[in-house]
Parts: sequence; C-alpha cells; structure tokens
Amino acid sequence: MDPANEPVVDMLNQIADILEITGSDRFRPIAYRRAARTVEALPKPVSEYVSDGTVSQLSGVGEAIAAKITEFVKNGRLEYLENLRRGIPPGLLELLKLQDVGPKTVGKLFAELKITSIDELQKACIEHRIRGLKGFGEKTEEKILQSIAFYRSSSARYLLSDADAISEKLVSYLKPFSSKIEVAGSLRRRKETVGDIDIIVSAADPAKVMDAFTGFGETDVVLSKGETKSSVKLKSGMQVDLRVVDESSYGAALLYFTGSKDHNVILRTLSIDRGFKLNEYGLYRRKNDSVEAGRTEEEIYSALGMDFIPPELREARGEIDAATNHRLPVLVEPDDIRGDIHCHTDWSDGSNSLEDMVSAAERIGYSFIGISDHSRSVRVANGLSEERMVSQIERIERLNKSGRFRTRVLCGSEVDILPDGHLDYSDRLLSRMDYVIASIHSKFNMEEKEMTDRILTAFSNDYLTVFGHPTAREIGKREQIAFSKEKVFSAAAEKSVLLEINGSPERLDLNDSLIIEASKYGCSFIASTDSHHTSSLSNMRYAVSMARRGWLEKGKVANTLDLSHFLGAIGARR
DNA sequence: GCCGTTTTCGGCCCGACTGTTTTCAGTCG
Repeated sequence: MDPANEPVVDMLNQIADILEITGSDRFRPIAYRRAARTVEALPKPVSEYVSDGTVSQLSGVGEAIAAKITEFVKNGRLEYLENLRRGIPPGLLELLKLQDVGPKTVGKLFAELKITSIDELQKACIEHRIRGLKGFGEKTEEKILQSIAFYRSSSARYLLSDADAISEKLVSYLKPFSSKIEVAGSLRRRKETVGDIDIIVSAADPAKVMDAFTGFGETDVVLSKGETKSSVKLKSGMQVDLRVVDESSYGAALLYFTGSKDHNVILRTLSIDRGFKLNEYGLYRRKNDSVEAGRTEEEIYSALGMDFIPPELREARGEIDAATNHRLPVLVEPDDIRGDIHCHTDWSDGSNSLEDMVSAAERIGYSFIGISDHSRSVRVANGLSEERMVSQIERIERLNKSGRFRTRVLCGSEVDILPDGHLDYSDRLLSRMDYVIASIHSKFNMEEKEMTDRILTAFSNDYLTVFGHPTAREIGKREQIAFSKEKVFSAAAEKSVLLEINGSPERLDLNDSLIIEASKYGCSFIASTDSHHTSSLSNMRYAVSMARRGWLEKGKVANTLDLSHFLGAIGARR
C-alpha cells in the first residue's frame, strides 16, 4: 500500500467496525470495507484522485464515500467518523483485536452487559456472566479468556527467519503423511514478519495427517480440529493452520491460502467478470459449475488470461494488471547472486577469521566476497584503527596473490557516518579500498532535516559505494531513522550510491515498500547479509526475498554481476 | 453505501469450524 493511503484505509475500516458494532444496516459496513480495499490497492496517493476529481470513479466508491474521503484528505479529519466515535465508548474498538471476538460479539456484550474494555470483559468471564447471554456458553467464556491472555502475552508477529525455522521442521515432520505439502500464507509471500503459519497438504489418508499434526511435539493447544482444517498454537506462541485438500484442488487451495487477501479479492472479482467463480477448490464456469482449473496455480492464472504471479508480488500492488498485460518483472533469483560484500570477521565483531569467511563463500560458489569490518569509532564492535585497517588491506592483497581461494576477496569497510555526516576514515585510507559501505550506528534520534543533511554530506564523499542498512531499523526493537526519502533516494540515484538490501533477519533494510519507493527515483541496489558468522552468509535468501517483494529484476541488483562487471560498477564513482 | 448488457431494486466473496443450537450465527482467512 502507498503509505500515504494508510490513514484513509484505517478511517474507512473504522467506520465499518463501528457500524457493525452498533448494528445498523448490515451491508453498509461491507461497502466501507470494499472501498477501503480499493484505496489500499491504489498505485498512488488517493489525494491525487481527489485533486483531479476521479475519486468517485474508483470501484466501490460512490458519492457518499467519495465525499468522506475528500473531507478527510483535505482536513485530516472526518466529522462523520468523529460523531460515530462519540457514540460508543472508546474501549470497544480494542475489544475487536481479541481473537474470535468480532463486531457482533462486541455489540452484544455492550448492549447487554455494558462491557466496554478488555478488563471488564475478563471480569465478566470470570464471574460467569457471559454464559447467561443467548448464544453464549461455557466454552465461549473460556475461549475469550484465552484470547485475552494471548493478546496480552504475545508480540503477535514473528521474524521471517523464526517462522522459516518452525515451518521447515513441521513440513519435514508431516512429509511422510503427505503426497504434496507446501507452506502458504504470508510466509510464502516472504513478508518481513509473519503472524501465523499456513500449511497446505494433499494426502491419501487425510485423518492421519490431521492426527500427526495435532500430535506434533511442540504443540501447546489444539485450537480446532476438523476433517479438512485444523489449527494449533505451538509452545513458542506461534499459531499454525493446516489444510488438507484433494490433489485436484491443490493449486486452488495454495493460491487461496497464500493470499494476500487483497490479491484474492481482486482475483475473485476478476473471475466473476470473466464468467468464472474462484474459491479454494478451483476455478469453475459460472454457467454449469464445471471445473476449469484447480490442480496447479499456473493453470488457474493461465485460465484467467494471466502470467504466473510469484507469491512475493501478491500484495495488490498492480501485479494483476501486470500479469494480464504480460509485463511482470523477471524477479531476481537466489542463484543470480555472485557475491556478498557486507561481512565481518574477528578483526572487529565477527566470530570467524577472514580466511574462514572466504572459505565459506567459496563453498557457496561465490566469485567474490567483500570484507567490511567496522571502522574506528564503533568501539563496542572493536572497530579497526587506521593502522589495523591498513594491515587488513595488505593481508587481503597477499591472500588474493597466494591463489589459495578461487573466490576473489574484495577489501572494504563498513565505515560509520559520523553525526556531522563525515566518514570515519580519511579519504587517503578510503582510496585504498575496493569499496566503502557507509552506515549509521549512532545518534539515531536526529530530526528529519538534520539526519537528511547528515546522509547527504556522507553521499558527497566520492569513495562511498553503498549506503548500508539505510533506515537503521531493527524489527520490533528500533524505529527507522527519520530522513527525507525524496532527497536521499534522488541523491543516491544521481550519485550512483547503491542502496543496501540488508538480509539480516532483524533488519531487512531496505524493506520491500522502500525498495519500491527508491526504484521510482531510479536507484540501484545491492543484496547483502551483514554476516558476523560463516553460517549467516545463508541469510542472503532474506535479502533476495525483500528484493523480489520490491519488484526488482536482476539488472537492478549490483551483486548479480560477474566479478569484472561488478568491479566496474562499484568503481564507477571514482 | 454501491452497483448493474440478465437487475435502477435487491443483491453484496465464500467456505470451514465452533459453539450453541435443533437450523444457525459469528468469526476467520
């Protein structure tokens, strides 16, 4: 989603929530949600549609909603929504965040028991006041208490790498019971964080898979168990859903449960337009319900007149139009990567020796590896003094001459961008390196203007090759630093500074949406791992995942070039 | 509240699972 549209999407969804809680016409909330989805899928800020007067032409947006969007965009607030909010206690909207508690339940709890907050709801459950309501019973009470506990305890989203580890374990555990098995959901789309894991299975004996699944050793609670669908919560807190489907529906199920939801909604609508009906069992002709496709995703996309859409692109960011017009990008692949130039050794804060890192790179089959230890100011990371840096340069030169490794060792550094924007080494020293990654590791809280100036000053140093982990965020721990995307990205494009796609699982920086934004300015990128250990060189797959989610083709990722062209590309600034 | 070469009125994506029902409503994805 275009970040500018997020407040508008929230506004529309909130109207829908409140209308559902207060329970008026049951189709009005649906209309608001549909409009929200449309805005979410827009390729540019909705304010542009407001200024050229085309908002009401968007699908699902009529006169009334167009007027509300217009008012909201112009004033930053909407009288209608504020009145709605005044009509209900503020705590009701938080209740919606509880699992298995939706607008109808919230409305009823408020109408009958005057419950307006999670605390009050918990108390009512403990005092068994819920079971007295029509349609509610003992089990519902227990379930709500569990949801409250889960809501309060869990961080709710997991790092992509953590989800990978769990899902790989589960898939290999279930494989003996399955004829086909694959991970779906946001994990398959390679989102930077994952809320739960979805697994799709075909099997000769479905009951056996279900039993195996719910009996998995790391299961904490079985949330539900049916013939085709079961859910468990693992001891780690992660929820896993398993779906067992017939082989003839495998592709349809995989497509459906891979999502995103927005992608599916567009596909379904489009299917209807073309005389089909699409669900998790297949693509059917509307006329006579005959099956058109379902065994594979490829045949479904093809029946709809589209090219196959890689899961990483299925975010309703224009991929369906692109697939229809045969203009999808040919996404960069893990095998396209020729080397990794963001690696640390035990010269600074890495765990392995320089030779171990090179040897590991050679085993992967890289034609080059770049060593980029920390610069002198990063004392906690044992940053290299200028003298030690010089001796590392000489060591690498000797290593290359020795012919010990087929993989060429490039000599660089991850140089700090100091608070005033200068780099942490003299130009004279920088000039002796093959490349320079410049990163921010201090003073993260600068105001946007000051931070922007800091970065632009750094960019004015002609030895700078790569802007390392540009936003400096750490998922769930540290916010992005503030800088003008427009100024920094356009400067990077103009000065041929490569933007890093850092594949370290807690960084993923730049992430997909910023890659898309930077691409608009014509930036080029480099995928790297920021490895501090030989084992983390495999994190390149996360960098590639972000690049793919960012619509990048091979040509926009510098380290897909072979050694000589890569050297040409990183030497271009000098 | 939106939308229409089958409709300007009467539908809105749709199926699984659960819990509380005795035929269904609510939630989720």
